[in-house]
Amino acid sequence: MEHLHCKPTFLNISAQKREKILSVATREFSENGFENTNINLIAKKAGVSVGSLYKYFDTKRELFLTVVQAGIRQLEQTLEFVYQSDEPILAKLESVIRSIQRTSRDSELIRLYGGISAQENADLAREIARDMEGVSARIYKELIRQGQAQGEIRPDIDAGMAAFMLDNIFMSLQFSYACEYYEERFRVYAGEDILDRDDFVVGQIVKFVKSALQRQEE
Amino acid sequence: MEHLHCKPTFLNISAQKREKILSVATREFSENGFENTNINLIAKKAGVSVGSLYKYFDTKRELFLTVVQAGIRQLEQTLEFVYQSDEPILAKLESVIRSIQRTSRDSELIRLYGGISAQENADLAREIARDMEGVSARIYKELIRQGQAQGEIRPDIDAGMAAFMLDNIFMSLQFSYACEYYEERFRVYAGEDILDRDDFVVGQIVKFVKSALQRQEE
Amino acid sequence: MEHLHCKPTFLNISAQKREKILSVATREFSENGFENTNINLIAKKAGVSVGSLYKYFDTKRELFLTVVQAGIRQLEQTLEFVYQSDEPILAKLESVIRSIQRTSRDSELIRLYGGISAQENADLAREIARDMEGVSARIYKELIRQGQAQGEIRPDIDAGMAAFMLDNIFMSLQFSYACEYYEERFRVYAGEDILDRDDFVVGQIVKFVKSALQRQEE
Amino acid sequence: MEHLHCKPTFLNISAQKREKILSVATREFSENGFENTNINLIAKKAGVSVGSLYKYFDTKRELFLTVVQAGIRQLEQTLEFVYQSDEPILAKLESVIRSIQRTSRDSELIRLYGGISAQENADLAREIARDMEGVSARIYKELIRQGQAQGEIRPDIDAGMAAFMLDNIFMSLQFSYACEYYEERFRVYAGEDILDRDDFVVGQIVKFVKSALQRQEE
DNA sequence: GATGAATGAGGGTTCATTCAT
DNA sequence: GATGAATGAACCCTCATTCAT
Repeated sequence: MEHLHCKPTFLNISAQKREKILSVATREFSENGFENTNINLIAKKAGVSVGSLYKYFDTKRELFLTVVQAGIRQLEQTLEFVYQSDEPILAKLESVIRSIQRTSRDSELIRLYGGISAQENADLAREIARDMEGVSARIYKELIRQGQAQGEIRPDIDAGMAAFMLDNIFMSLQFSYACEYYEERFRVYAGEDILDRDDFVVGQIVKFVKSALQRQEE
Repeated sequence: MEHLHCKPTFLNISAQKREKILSVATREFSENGFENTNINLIAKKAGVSVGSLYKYFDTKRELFLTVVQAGIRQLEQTLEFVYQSDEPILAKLESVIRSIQRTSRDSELIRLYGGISAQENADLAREIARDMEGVSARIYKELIRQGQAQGEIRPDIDAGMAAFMLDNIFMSLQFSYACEYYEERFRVYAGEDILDRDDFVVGQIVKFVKSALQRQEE
Repeated sequence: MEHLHCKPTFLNISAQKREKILSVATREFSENGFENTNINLIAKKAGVSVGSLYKYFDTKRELFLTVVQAGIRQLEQTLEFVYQSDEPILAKLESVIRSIQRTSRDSELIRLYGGISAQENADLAREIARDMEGVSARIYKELIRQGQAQGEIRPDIDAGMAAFMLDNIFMSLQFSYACEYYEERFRVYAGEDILDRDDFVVGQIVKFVKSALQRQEE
Repeated sequence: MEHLHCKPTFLNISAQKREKILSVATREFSENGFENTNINLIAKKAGVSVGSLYKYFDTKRELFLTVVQAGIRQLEQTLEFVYQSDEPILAKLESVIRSIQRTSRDSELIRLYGGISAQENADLAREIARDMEGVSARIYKELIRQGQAQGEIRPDIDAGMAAFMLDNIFMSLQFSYACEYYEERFRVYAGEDILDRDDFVVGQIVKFVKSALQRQEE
């Protein structure tokens, strides 16, 4: 289902070396963006030769895509964990928000995604979108549908659109804890100290989202 | 309040030449991203010499910032127009959404912003955030407060956080109509034809946002 | 007399593998030239490891030289065959020309030689010259001398120089049927369809060479 | 008629700098061949920046083509000079041979051509062929036709094919004085000291060519 | 002897910026 | 002020060769 961006050789090397390469590459890409990341530097920092790197990945782009995909799988696990819990649907949303607060700060992964949308990587971007969103889209939609089935969530809203709105909110929140631009924006909206008021943020967002999704009592 | 990123000389040249430079630069930056945009090419396409460009802007970065700021003022006007109308608060939100659908498609401006968050421009990003968000933050907060004062909007939600949530949704929506990555993501969530179902989208989002903000009747 | 360019190990492997390596290498070198030919690719296509290739040949250069020498032996056989026939001397020349037309088209071997003279391989080139030309030089000189002894060829011309002139003509002709550059040149001189007029070409060259070599009747 | 391979900017710089670049490039290309020639080194040796070089020529290939074309014009002039003289046709051929002996030794130009036929430059080669051979083809054919008209040259030979044979001989001779491979080959055929016996060589070739072309007396 | 993963120097090309005119 | 030619550091990628297994 999801296309592999590395060459088979990459899968044959020791897990340790593989991790090292991915972690160095993740850091470099997330810190400098795609264009400003130096492949030769990644090689040096990862303790492998450029030649080897090019044995593992055809191009800089393929390495980048691999790094992104590896990140997707991590996010997937977090989401999956919340999804599997037996809290009521709306409580799960709170768990997701708290998980975002916990994991997004300084998250290289999230910063990585922040840079993907850049038009300079148009084709690359499109290629990632499906892989990347496929995961959360599936889980969020599932959650919404379950909620609707159980009467927790209003039936008069489209599951896809509701999931889209949820992800919009969560994605923005992730960026707001990970990328400087969005941190600043968060402060402009919610106050200079907002990044230190996690419980307040959770409370407010939960209130907002719950009202948005809850079956309207009348 | 907002720091000027061009040199004074830029303000002395003919309005026509100034517009030409900004429009060419906007197109180039939005199409290629910051890194992949060639200053010399902008000069050529705008019909000025590189030397002149560097008389107007200290660096590529400053030109970029100027382009972004010019864009902000445009957005500001759209928002301001909606804000000034005498519709009820919640109807204004619908106007904003429709305005997003009308103006964001193929919007060079929005694409430009999509690329800003890239970490490669970390410092640059932060610098833009205040200018950029200052505008909408002010207007959205104002709207929320008015709505709360008039009883249309629930009083138990923080105006800043509510404005933040609104902007999260609107910003994501803008990207979803302007940048390939987000277009794709939109399709993944809401169906392959979602970009052609504007009324449906408006209806769903309005429903979502209204419930989220509306005073809960009981 | 002729120095061996491979290591002894190359002679110990199976004839089949040896042939495979030589045929792949011949194709690659003739298609891409010396510099643009990739040793690792030859190894892969020939079904041996690079390591082995370097067990058989010290350097890329030695492999190339071996390929060239193997080719020389093939050419030698063709020439030898004509030489051994019992046609009159001048008829043998026609046989050589026809043989060139038959064998040079798309000949990897000839293309290979076309690339040798390149100065980038100065030392390499010199090294090949003796081996390569030793063969035809010997046969052509022999032919001339026999012709002179039998009165068919004028005695007032130096056998070495005459052989040299013959080879100049034949070599140029070979390239004209094998290498794009010389094909084009042939067309420029003799018309766009010259490569399809083999009998015409033979007739003209025979006429030219015969007059040049024949004892002048008076 | 002949396509220009440099950018217009190259024609705007000082003749001195232009000459310097061409002479350095000619030397480098003829000594190392196309592949092994380093553009950055040419820039340094010519006293210009790489950036400038790339302002004058789009690619390494274009620089190479320009160098080759500049050489063609030089050869053209030599040939044209002989052609314009009022010697009898067959005497002109002797002049050409002597001119080859005089100019080809260590000729970077001829070495350059020696490397062109290499298959590695297939497309490049074809592109040069027309320009390059157009010149001599035209002059040689003209000479032959004049000779035929004046009764000096046999009428029963095709002018194009005769010109082709002449060029084959002259081209081979040029290489034999300029490229190591062909020098060696020359020695193999005509003796170790052949490169020092210019008059002998002239005499033999003239004899050969005259007989080949002369109207047969009977 | 055979393997093939690993090496790393090297080079064509780009482009932000400068500065002499 | 305007020009645009000149600069040169920087980077992705290739591939001949080595060597541990």
